[in-house]
Amino acid sequence: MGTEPGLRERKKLQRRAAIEAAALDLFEEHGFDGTTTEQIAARADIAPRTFFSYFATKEDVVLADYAQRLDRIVEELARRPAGESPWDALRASLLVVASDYEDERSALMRRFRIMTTNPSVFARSLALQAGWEDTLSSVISERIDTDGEQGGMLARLLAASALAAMRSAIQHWVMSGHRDPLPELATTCFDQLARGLADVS
Amino acid sequence: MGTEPGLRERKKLQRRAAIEAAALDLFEEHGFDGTTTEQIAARADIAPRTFFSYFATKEDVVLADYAQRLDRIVEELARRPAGESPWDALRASLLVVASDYEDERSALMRRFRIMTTNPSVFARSLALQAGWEDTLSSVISERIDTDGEQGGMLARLLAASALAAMRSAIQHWVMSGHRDPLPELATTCFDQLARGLADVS
DNA sequence: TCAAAACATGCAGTGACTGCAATATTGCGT
DNA sequence: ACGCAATATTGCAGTCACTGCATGTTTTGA
Repeated sequence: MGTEPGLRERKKLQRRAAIEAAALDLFEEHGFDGTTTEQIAARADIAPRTFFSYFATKEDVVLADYAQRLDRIVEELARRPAGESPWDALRASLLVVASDYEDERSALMRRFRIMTTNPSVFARSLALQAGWEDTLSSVISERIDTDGEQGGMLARLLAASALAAMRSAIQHWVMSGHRDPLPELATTCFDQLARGLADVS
Repeated sequence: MGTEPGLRERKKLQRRAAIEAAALDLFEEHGFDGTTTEQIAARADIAPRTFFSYFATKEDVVLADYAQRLDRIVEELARRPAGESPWDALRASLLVVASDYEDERSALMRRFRIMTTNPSVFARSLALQAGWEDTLSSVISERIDTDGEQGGMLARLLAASALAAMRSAIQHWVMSGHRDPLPELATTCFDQLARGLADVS
């Protein structure tokens, strides 16, 4: 059962990493559109056909980290005390990711640059974030007692707003050349949402 | 200058509408993936190549209404009194669109069904909404005096939250089989955001 | 050591999308 | 009404992401 990961698993991870590295390098050299999956395969030393058993689309290579990122958030969310308010739990969990982002700044920015210059990658990134919204929304809906009528809508609103706060903070973080640390910016956004948007003038 | 739209313009609009109608019909009959641009062209009585001088991608046909929708919001936003708070202005403008949605329910749902069953259409829809966010954010940033340090971030947070509220409401509206009118649901979300998310339990 | 499962690979195909050159349509000045 | 200029449509040939299937290769567990 809980044996070590076998040779097969290890090779798979290696390959996946190799493809990712090859792809990101090529995207930076020749642009996303200027790179074919064949070129990626060539540099990663695999057959062209094999690329697609590791990544469903060329876009997904750029966003390979999203899945683990969500896992991290959900994990953190499970760790929050039961008495905590839904919003505080969400806020705390997302701030953990904000710290991760801050730490991995340069690696992140590589992906970010590709993402923002290419519409299809950008679109896919948003779709993945919508998936986060679904997941987070259903996880915190268990922390809301108003499960009756519009509990689902409230849960979704919380998740969507929290992610909106993150995106706003990240946007500003990047645009301002990382002048302020991301967790600080994110906190500002979270606080504003906690306090209410009515007082913004 | 301000002459009537000539024959050319009229034909262009007609054609565009014809393509849209043909495409939506086919998508419903055979699914989005099960329909080729050639089939759309055939039913709309145009050459296959011509499709792409009206729509950049097959996805865009489903989302053809997004541009005017944004125009409507911006227009409404310009009409709001100068003294009104940024959030109230945003709220009011988006509620207009909520009413439109409610009125066009059946036509909307056609597009919605295609959107939610097809990842690439869904992704593109989110990308277009991100465009809305940019626009709205820059429009209301003029209504915020804190233009200095993080005014841009606040403006974006407002726009992003307002759109998050709309999406949450729409989601619930659709999932619950339109039990409550959309403007009502949207108002609930807007109110919650105005009041702050801290008190949700 | 061997059989079965999982995987990499090659091949042939589909379909979205593009640039370009040719052709048709429309607008407008005369 | 005529004809020229602007603008649109069309056809053609090509690129490339992505897929199903058949075949060979590696890994695993008995």
